[in-house]
Amino acid sequence: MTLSEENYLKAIFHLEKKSKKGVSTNAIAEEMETKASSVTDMLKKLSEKKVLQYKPYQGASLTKEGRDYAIKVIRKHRLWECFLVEKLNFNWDEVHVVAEQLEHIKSDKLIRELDKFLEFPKTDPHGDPIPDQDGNIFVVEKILLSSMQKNDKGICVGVNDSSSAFLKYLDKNEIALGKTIEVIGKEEFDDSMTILINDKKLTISGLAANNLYMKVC
Amino acid sequence: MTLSEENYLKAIFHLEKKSKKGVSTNAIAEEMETKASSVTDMLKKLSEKKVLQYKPYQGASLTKEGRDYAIKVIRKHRLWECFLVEKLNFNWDEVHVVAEQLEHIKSDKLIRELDKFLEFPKTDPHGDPIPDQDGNIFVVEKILLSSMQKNDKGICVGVNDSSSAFLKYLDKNEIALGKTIEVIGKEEFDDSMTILINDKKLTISGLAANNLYMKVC
DNA sequence: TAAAATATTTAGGCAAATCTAAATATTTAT
DNA sequence: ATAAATATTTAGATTTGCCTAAATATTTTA
Repeated sequence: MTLSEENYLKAIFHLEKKSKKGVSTNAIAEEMETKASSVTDMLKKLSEKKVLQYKPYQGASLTKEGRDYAIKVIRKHRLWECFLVEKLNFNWDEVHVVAEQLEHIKSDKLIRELDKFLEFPKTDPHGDPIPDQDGNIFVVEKILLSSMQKNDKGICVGVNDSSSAFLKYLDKNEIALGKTIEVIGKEEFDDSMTILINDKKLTISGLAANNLYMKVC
Repeated sequence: MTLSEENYLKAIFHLEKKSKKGVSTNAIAEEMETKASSVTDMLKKLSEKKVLQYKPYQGASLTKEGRDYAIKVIRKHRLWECFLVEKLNFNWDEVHVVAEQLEHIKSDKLIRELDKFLEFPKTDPHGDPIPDQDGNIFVVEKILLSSMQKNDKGICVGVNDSSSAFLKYLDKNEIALGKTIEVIGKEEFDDSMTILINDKKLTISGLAANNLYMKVC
């Protein structure tokens, strides 16, 4: 698989999770920041390679083979993200760009040993699960902070938006994975929430609350 | 720079060390395992990019810019080789293929932090020097084992041939970097040598002796 | 349900990096 | 120093992945 083909598989894998239906050409084009006609070309090629099913005008869906391949790329991406944060002092908002390159390195031994070296991490720095060697993805039950109610308590376990802007915002407000948050108030008007974190009161926007994953406790 | 361009720069850099003259099209083609006509095309492109000088029929030589770039790629290659051996349990005959991929990852912070993480190694697993951040390459004085005389003593500091076959041969005979070797005898007939290593006598071929670098002591 | 809007595909091109075959230049050897 | 051998370049194709513009299919809406 070429670098470009791997990126298509990854994009389609992520889109399939959202829609459950065949993934449309346009959706892929948007995700990959390319043109629909380019996507059509690639879908034909990938369907010849048996990694996805494609019927003109009906979108694409990964075969088992394609899904397994996509999961491997995602596993590599997330392991490298861990490596960068744990060992090389990267901040969680810096890892994505570099991991996008590293995820395409081909070596089974490399990724097996990297996993071992990192002591088999379960999630990446953004709280996303790392597929195991056999492609199993263990999804932790989590809900959006925005869906929690007054007096609910939980632990921050992930982000929905991994943009640098959002991650830096979290850093600035000392919100990090593993922290305990208690909902003190919810404003109907703009969905903003007042929470207790680090023994301090903090008010965050509805948008922020809608991008933070929590494990209820 | 594309992956292919980086590989050309690296190849030309290595060839320049050997010949000191402009590097010929054919020499590059052989090193890169490609055709001379492909090399010509690339030389034109690279000379437009100012990383090398090229006059038809007169070979190529790197500009300062091109040399600096090549050194950066080599620095990355050798640091990754260290990482693979030191941290991920790779054997020294397995690292090259993977490092060929890793050397093209683009991130200044990555390589700076990797260097720090490895505690600024001076040489890679084959004894080749790792260029520092500023592109300085500190060459250690070393000679071929084959050029040593009876009763000379030295420390093994590098290999000339990094092929898997040779490295495995060294492993099998417990010859490794850092080991002390004493020359006990030299056979005129076939240039084979008898050496003392690990408190044992060992006879090695002229070819093997011609691919082991030693520091005299 | 037919027109309008939207989505998708097809057709034709482009740039990068490679190749083969032919043309040309340089070097070697007689 | 000229012919033969070798090295290099040019010309013309090919593949991959992308593009634009035009054609066609599907969906929406009035």
